[in-house]
Amino acid sequence: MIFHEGDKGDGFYMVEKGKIKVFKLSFEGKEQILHIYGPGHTFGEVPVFEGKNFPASSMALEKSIIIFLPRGKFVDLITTTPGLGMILLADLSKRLRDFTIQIENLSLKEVPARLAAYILTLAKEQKNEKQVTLPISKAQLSNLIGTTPETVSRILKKMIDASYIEVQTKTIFIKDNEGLLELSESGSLS
Amino acid sequence: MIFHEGDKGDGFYMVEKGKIKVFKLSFEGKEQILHIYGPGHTFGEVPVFEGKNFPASSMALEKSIIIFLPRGKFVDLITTTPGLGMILLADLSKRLRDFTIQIENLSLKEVPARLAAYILTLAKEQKNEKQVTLPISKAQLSNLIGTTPETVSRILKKMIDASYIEVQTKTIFIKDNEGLLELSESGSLS
DNA sequence: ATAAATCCTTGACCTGGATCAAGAAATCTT
DNA sequence: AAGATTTCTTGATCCAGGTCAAGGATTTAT
Repeated sequence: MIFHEGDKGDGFYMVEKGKIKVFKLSFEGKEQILHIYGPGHTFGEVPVFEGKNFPASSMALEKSIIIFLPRGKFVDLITTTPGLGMILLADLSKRLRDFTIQIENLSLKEVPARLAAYILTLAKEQKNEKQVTLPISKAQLSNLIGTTPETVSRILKKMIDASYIEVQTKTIFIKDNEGLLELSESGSLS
Repeated sequence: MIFHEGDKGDGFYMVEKGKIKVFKLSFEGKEQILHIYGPGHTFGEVPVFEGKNFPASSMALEKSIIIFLPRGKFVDLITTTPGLGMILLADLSKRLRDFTIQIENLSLKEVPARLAAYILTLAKEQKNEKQVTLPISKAQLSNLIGTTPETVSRILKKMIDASYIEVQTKTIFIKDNEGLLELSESGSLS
């Protein structure tokens, strides 16, 4: 565990090695993942700029090395290094855009569309439109796209039946890119 | 209509008078409202900082006056006015926090809890824990909390039956603050 | 004030996806 | 490599909330 929702944030973090998730838990214990970050990414800045506490919790998904950057000096740095401000504004803006997409997915798309979109995002990230490797467990994947492991299982099966993909443990072979794209935007699996 | 998702953003906006919404539409035409802004609020900054296009659309909810601030000079201003950067970073951070809450609501809470939370938010904004006035139509409200007008109607009725509230057109009388709070965090209406 | 238009409520019905339970696969341990 | 864990899949069941349709209330326009 790196920090808990509600903790006071007097600095922020950077992933040096490994993989971490930022997430929220419901009253009943259900989890929604907000971000997954790998090497080079910073996280936990919101309280630094806002002077309040963490709006979510963070935990390592595997053995990781995390660097902590204390608040004080950083604020000085921003006020004395004009260019830095724009970089940070662009970074936070990108996250706002990402959240916008996540809200769209959760509210306006059904689970098959979200799963298709996730697979296509991975393909883009991994620069391979024929085959992707799931970087996280299917249980974590279900928490990321806002559903359950059972539902992920069932929908992957339907995608296989419809010849969109083939699955081998953690590897997904994309057989119909076009079909997945359509599914991610509008479609449904019968 | 102020701008459409995908438009190039070469400046941002401020509400002078009236009320505007920022929203996404699904393929089927369902709407999810991301923000509602009133006088004094700025919106549409994301593309200015990120140099890309609008991730969502914006439309006035009533007769409004909107000020447009072009991009170019603003970027200069940030790089030459150190304090301004921190203010903007804090502002974007607050929005990230708000989105975090919205994702939590959509993914981890049921509709009665979201509606209860909305009523309590209004009470706080209007500084009156006895009575609130809905600033938007119930149809817009349903798009904001990610449901339909029918469901809003039904759940308001259940809240009335359970003596949490009373409703008179656009006015909601809060009769059981404590109960609403519990409902917004965990509860369900039988 | 009355008609027209819009918005809201209620009922009947249906479906996506959650939950519970049990077996199968993959992974970890020694 | 064999057992022990953990993770994933599949089936059966259930329900929150969406959709469609029709009537009622509010608001707007004349």
